[in-house]
Amino acid sequence: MRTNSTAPAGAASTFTQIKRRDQLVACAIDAIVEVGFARASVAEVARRAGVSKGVVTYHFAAKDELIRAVIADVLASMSEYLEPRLLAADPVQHPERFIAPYITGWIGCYRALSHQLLALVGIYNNFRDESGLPSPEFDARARDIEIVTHVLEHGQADGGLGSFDPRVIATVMKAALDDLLTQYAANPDMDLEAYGAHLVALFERATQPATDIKE
Amino acid sequence: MRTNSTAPAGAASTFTQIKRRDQLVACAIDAIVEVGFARASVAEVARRAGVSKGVVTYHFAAKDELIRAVIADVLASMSEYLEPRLLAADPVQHPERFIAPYITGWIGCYRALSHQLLALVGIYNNFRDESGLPSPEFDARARDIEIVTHVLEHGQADGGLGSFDPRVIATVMKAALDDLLTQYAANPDMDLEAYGAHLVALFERATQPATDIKE
Amino acid sequence: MRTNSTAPAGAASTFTQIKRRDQLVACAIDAIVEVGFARASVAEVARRAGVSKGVVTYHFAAKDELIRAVIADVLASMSEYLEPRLLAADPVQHPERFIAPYITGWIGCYRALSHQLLALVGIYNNFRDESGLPSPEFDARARDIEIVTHVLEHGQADGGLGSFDPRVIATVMKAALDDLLTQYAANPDMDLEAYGAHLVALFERATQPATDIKE
Amino acid sequence: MRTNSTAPAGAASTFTQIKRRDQLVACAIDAIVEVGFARASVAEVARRAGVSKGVVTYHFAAKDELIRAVIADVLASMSEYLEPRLLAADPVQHPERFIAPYITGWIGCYRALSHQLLALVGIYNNFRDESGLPSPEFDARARDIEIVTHVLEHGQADGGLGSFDPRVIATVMKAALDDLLTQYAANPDMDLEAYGAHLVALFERATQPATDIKE
DNA sequence: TATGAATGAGACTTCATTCAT
DNA sequence: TATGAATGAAGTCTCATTCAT
Repeated sequence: MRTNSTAPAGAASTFTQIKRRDQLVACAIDAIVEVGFARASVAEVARRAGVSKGVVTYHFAAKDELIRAVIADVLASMSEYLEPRLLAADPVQHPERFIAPYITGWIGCYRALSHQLLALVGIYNNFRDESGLPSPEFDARARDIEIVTHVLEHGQADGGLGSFDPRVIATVMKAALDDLLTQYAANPDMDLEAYGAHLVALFERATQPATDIKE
Repeated sequence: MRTNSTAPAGAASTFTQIKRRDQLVACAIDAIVEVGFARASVAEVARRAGVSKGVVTYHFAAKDELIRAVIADVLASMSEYLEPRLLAADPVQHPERFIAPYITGWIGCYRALSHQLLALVGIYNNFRDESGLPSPEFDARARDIEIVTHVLEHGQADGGLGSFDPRVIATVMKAALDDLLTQYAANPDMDLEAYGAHLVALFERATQPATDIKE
Repeated sequence: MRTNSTAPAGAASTFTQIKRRDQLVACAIDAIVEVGFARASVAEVARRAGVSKGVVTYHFAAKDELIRAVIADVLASMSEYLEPRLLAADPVQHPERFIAPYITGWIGCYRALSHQLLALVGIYNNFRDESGLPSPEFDARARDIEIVTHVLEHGQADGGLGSFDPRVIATVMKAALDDLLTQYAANPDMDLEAYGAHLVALFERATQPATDIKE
Repeated sequence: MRTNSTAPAGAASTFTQIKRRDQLVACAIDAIVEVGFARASVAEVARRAGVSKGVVTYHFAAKDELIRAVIADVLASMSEYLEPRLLAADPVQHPERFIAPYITGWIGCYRALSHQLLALVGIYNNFRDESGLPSPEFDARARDIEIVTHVLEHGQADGGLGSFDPRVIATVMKAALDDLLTQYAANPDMDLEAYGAHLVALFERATQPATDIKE
């Protein structure tokens, strides 16, 4: 769980305040996962936290803010988990070997953070501001695709990867991983790693250089 | 859910009734797409239809029924569009050539029915009956994956396709197509066909027989 | 089932009209007994009659009128059943022997008309006009008590009955019979006649002349 | 029926809460008595309390709970009034002298609690849970009859009372008292005590030992 | 900081009623 | 006569929000 900065009026983020905020965010995550976004009311969150509804209002001017705090929190947890692992794969030096660690990294992330990620999915599917569009916090997903696209482009430039549209591959990998999270949620006993291996095989085959038929 | 007495039963009877039902279903689709499932209230649907709330109740005993009518309506439109096209691809005789028409078929479907399909996605993500599970109407998606899996298996048995996990491929194709619908909704100007061609290339590469026959 | 006079606009009570009215009244009775007064809506009555709601409105300007027709109908059935039996007991000549036939008569009435009477009870408990008081149709109950009071008074004047307050006895007999109907409704297997015999014994003991201790 | 989280649970806690609950119960009683159960809506109760509808929901998770609170409240008042009076009559030692204090006790109860009791009657006649049966809270009435039946049986065993069906007597006494409450409600000026004296006479005559000892 | 209390908007539903055909 | 269609009021409930303490 990461702590978010936006403090209530006064901006004096005392330790207690941060703790309470984190607790409320955690309870909101639980509520969304367990009863669904629609029924994850402020009252439900407060009940799980063992405090009164007023406390939620006190720490988050409106419910929207609480939800946004959940998003930020989960995204931060995700980054914290993934970034070191993806950097360890050294995408700059070895972009052609990036697919496996990328998929494996995400799968590890799913295992480590499935609860939080499920809440994120719930929010993504339900939380709209007045415009009707998903919250801008979710641009992170697009940025992720963008980065992978660049890595794949480098891989192609280096000659380690074949000819394909990098953005499409990046997008489909992301879609496949998103879908995997949903599968995992529906069936927590599934063999994530085996499925991941198949995904790696799929995308490596799809991106390898044209088969050099040596004669 | 109660069934109202004088109200039309499951099967609509008069011409006017059918027309009104269809209108309400269409308005419900619009509402879901434009303001999101959560805000697509009965009142909102009625407002869009230019009638009173009671009219909705009159034609659909409960909101659930309206939503289920939307689902049925959209699924029917989908089948109507897709089935002949997929059968024309002759998956039984030529399972190894199925991927392209499958993806192309769906993309055509998106172009023809994007609005309705977006509503379906909205419902899929939000509509739960008491058990908390998605409505059984949505088993169609799972069945679709199942069928494609079988076709791919036949393709492998015939030797026309390579070695891979058919279910994973089928699942990822579906996920990629689902994702494409969302992309298309966000950006109606995108070049669906070009994207589709990339997808076909991706999945054909991923499923073709190993060709590195070294001699 | 008795037919009521108040015809719809025009006062031309054709045969068909009367038949339809009676049918609707019968269906209203069924509805009240089977689903309770609160849920015996116009729609429910129409459904049971196999006609549209409009028909009810056509024959009865408002729902109130339908209910009042039910009351009148049941009261008429009651009179039709009871009057000859009570007159046969010859209360004028033998007021001192009236209690047994009175109670027995009502119990027979319960057996013969339990369904209709239960509807009447349902209406009595629920149907208020704007003043909040029960409908004036129910004065019949008070009149019944009045009549029995007079018979008992005559019995006392004749010397056949002892000293007691006739109105109290008449009232309590009525209350006991009302209560019996409720018991009977809750438990249709009960032995009405045996219970009736106990009631007769009770009220005869309570009204017999002071024990003439003969010496 | 859902239990609300932050709302007071079954047992009220703060002083203010208890006061408000009591006020709402009192207003519900007034409403039921004055406009009938069917029209005693949550809105009506709130209006009488001078608060918003939401307040009722805040204190009672659902309307059912409010009604049940009324029942519990009135039954408690009844017991509080009656129990000491009936025990003072010493039914164990003198079952043969029980009828007078029983009837007198209830009549006193009517005078003291007529308003609340009328609400109870309204609820009894109208309030059904899903099964369609009266709420189990009303078993109290049956238990009351049962107890009186036993006392009368003891009275017979002791020889102080005559030969009759104790359950029928107990039931009719109860019915007569129920009916009296309704009379009293319709006519608050009636002489309850005089009526009670007649009832006592009635039931004592009906239960006294046969006295025609001919010598 | 936290709580209890209250508010009011809005959701779904039921239903009596009206009306053109 | 009868029907289908529509209306709108009223009811119950949920919930985010506000506010005094």
